Amino acid sequence: MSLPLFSDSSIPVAEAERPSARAMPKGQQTKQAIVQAAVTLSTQVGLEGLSIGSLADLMHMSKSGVFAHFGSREELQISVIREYFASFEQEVFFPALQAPKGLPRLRALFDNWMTRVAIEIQSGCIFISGAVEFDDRPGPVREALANSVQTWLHALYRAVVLAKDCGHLSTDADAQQVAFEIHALILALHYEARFLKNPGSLARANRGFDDILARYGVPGAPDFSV
Amino acid sequence: MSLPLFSDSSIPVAEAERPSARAMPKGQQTKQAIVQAAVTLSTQVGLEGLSIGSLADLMHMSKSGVFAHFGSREELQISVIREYFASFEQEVFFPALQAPKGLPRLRALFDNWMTRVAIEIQSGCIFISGAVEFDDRPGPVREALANSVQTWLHALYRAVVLAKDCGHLSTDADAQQVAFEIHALILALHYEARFLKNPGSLARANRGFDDILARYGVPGAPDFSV
DNA sequence: TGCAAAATAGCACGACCGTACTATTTCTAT
DNA sequence: ATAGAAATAGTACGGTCGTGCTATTTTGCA
Repeated sequence: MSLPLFSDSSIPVAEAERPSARAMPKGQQTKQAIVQAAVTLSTQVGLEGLSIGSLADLMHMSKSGVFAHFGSREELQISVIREYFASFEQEVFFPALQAPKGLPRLRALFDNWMTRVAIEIQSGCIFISGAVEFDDRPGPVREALANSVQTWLHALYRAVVLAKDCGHLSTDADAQQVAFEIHALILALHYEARFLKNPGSLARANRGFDDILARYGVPGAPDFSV
Repeated sequence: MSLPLFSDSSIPVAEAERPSARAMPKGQQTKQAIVQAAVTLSTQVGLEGLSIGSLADLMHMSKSGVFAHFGSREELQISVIREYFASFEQEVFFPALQAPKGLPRLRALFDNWMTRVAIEIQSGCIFISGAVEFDDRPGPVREALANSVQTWLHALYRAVVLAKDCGHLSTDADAQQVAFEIHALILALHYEARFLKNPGSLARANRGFDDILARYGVPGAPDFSV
């Protein structure tokens, strides 16, 4: 299993605690469960809305019992970001690597992303809410969040470049521009579907993506029309 | 001065207190000043981050003195939204009505919007932060916010339709789709410039808009290239 | 099986929040 | 100028927050 785009990233991929296997000391085990619950909570109320008290209630634990695992609220928030990023990798990025390089992989990345965001229309997205909460608040939480997003957006950018290298996208397509516009579609989908509850947003995001490909695509390329 | 797109809107345009003229009882006068300060504060910390205490400090008033003007925090937040919407109208919408119908006006709307967002990259935008804060929180604040945004987006949509009617945009251009993609560019600009601090975002949003026009534009139309 | 260590709970603290309620000051119209 | 009204201040209450400190329970290893 190769992970060429992310492997050199500076984002610690949830260290050794990822395996949900046994042989894990009790403490780490419940800590993992707490983080899971914290992620669920954060998608709904944001990283700023996440409080140790409400998390403790959700876990049927005492406040100090939860607190002891992290030592500070900031550390809890960072743990949430790491876990969220890891799940994003698992759900969106890694599966897309199965698709052949170039346009098919780029399309897979976008499709997986769309699928996830379509779910997050109900639950919320930490990368979006966190951006608003921490755009003006320097510190380690902001750092972790921005690094995660940048890593993902860079992977998207790399996929566009790869599609150009494969001759699936026109050589005069600006990869940064393409990645920007794809990101824009996702953000508008999230905004108009989740906040405004406008119907048809999902279709518009999909159509926008197809238009981008139509604009920069090379007619003979694989998986061009769909 | 005609205001055809907004005039039938259900958004109360800050009633009669808009005129900063005199002959205003002292109370209304300081209330207006409080709201102004509250808007400034809210763009930085969000509508949720806005607290009566900090606002009172900023105004050199007592907490209860500020509070008395609104009766509740929710009412304060709604006042902020109304004021913010009014300033948006003044700055973005009304001036664009000077431009001739069709493509020139659509371009003016976008340019004014971009100019404002470019400033808000430093200060923040309530329509964006508020969407995240209230996407899951029903109530009058969410209502006021969503109505404001919908009103503006509908005006944008109408401008696109008008451009089609004038023959400046292709008849098979989907106006909803065009408005969606323009909105998307603005959201991505705000995200990537304000949160990620990526340079070049402003140029990419502008280029995205030009590409949209190039895609749907009719060659002979006025103000086509720029 | 027992004992050190880890995990969890209990409790208290200071800070800030929104908002009643009451007192005081300031405005405004006669 | 003064009475009545409007605006502002003062104070207090109950609530939630993060977090430090100390007990108690639970775990895992010799």
